[in-house]
Amino acid sequence: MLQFHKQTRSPMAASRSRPPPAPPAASPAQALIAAHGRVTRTRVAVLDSLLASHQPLNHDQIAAELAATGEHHDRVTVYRALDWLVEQGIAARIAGSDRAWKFEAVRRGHRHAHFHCDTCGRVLCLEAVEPAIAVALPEGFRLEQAELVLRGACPDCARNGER
Amino acid sequence: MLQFHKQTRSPMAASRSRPPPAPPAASPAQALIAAHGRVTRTRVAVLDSLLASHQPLNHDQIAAELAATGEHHDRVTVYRALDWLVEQGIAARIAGSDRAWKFEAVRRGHRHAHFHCDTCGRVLCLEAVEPAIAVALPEGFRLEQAELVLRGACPDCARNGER
DNA sequence: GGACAAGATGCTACAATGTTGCAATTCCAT
DNA sequence: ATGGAATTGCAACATTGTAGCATCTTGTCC
Ligand SMILES: [Mn+2]
Ligand SMILES: [Mn+2]
Ligand SMILES: [Zn+2]
Ligand SMILES: [Zn+2]
Repeated sequence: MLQFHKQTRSPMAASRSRPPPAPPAASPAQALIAAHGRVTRTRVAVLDSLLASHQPLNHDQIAAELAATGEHHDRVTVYRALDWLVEQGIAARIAGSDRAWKFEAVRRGHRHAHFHCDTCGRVLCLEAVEPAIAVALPEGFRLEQAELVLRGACPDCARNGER
Repeated sequence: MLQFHKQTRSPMAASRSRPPPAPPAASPAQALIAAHGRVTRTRVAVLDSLLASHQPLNHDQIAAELAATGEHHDRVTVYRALDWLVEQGIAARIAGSDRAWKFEAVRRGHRHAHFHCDTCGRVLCLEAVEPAIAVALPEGFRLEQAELVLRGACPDCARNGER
């Protein structure tokens, strides 16, 4: 089995290896973050998780992803990283039907509807569903965002337990 | 001004008064509840609050209403009454942008969109807005409910603090 | 490269919103 | 009026998120 070296910052490590391997080949996450502010370990790890997922993740699920990498990430720091990503418009916050926020990477500013499965609790992105929402809002309101929330059973859950 | 007698159950009260005053003129709340199950003090009080309100209320707001009547209602019992009302289809649960549920009485089974004010946190019912949601859901999903969630500033908040 | 200051992190508490278990009480069909 | 099932009240616990603050990092400027 291959042996991996955890990338380490210990003073000895770099001294004998090959010449500086050029720009560290910034990951997409790193590039995105750098464009908006400081690049930190937890921000990168969190955004990596979001980018790798095809559905919105809650804090627990993200923590699980991070734990899988072996590195430790503080709970509070993860919350703060998520807040920051949302502030920067890099991620979006989605209200779940439990009372935990879910987060997803914003892809090319593309907004879409979400389907909340009452059975498994997952939130699925419906990139294809073009809602054609024709809202005629009364005078006085300032509309910031319109979101279509669908509830029911996802294909997986609908197939098992018919009904 | 007319004088109302609080309906009392004290042993002395009924003994000398007029003959049994017929059915106690059940309030709308009492009637609704009786049609679905047991009529209890807290269920009636909670539903009264919801029926009296023109916008969805969270637990805190409901508790405040109840407190105003002078009667004490246990926190947990109120939660359970709300759960029950929702189960029975008498009330609806609405996810707020904070993480507290809001509740409203279901009127004639009428579903409508809601506007969440980011500034004052209120949720306003938009009974008039007919969303014309044309959802083309992919195969396999079982759709239970489609809800249109609007966010921004309500007329009050938009007027003050323009922008 | 090294020093510096703003910004980010890691604790430990704390807050807000519900939920669970269980003994005591209430409701309502007989 | 009675009895048994449904409901309540209370105290403890769970989940999800925030605040304060001392310490450590990051990016920048020399
Ligand atoms: Mn999505
Ligand atoms: Mn409403
Ligand atoms: Zn599902
Ligand atoms: Zn407002």
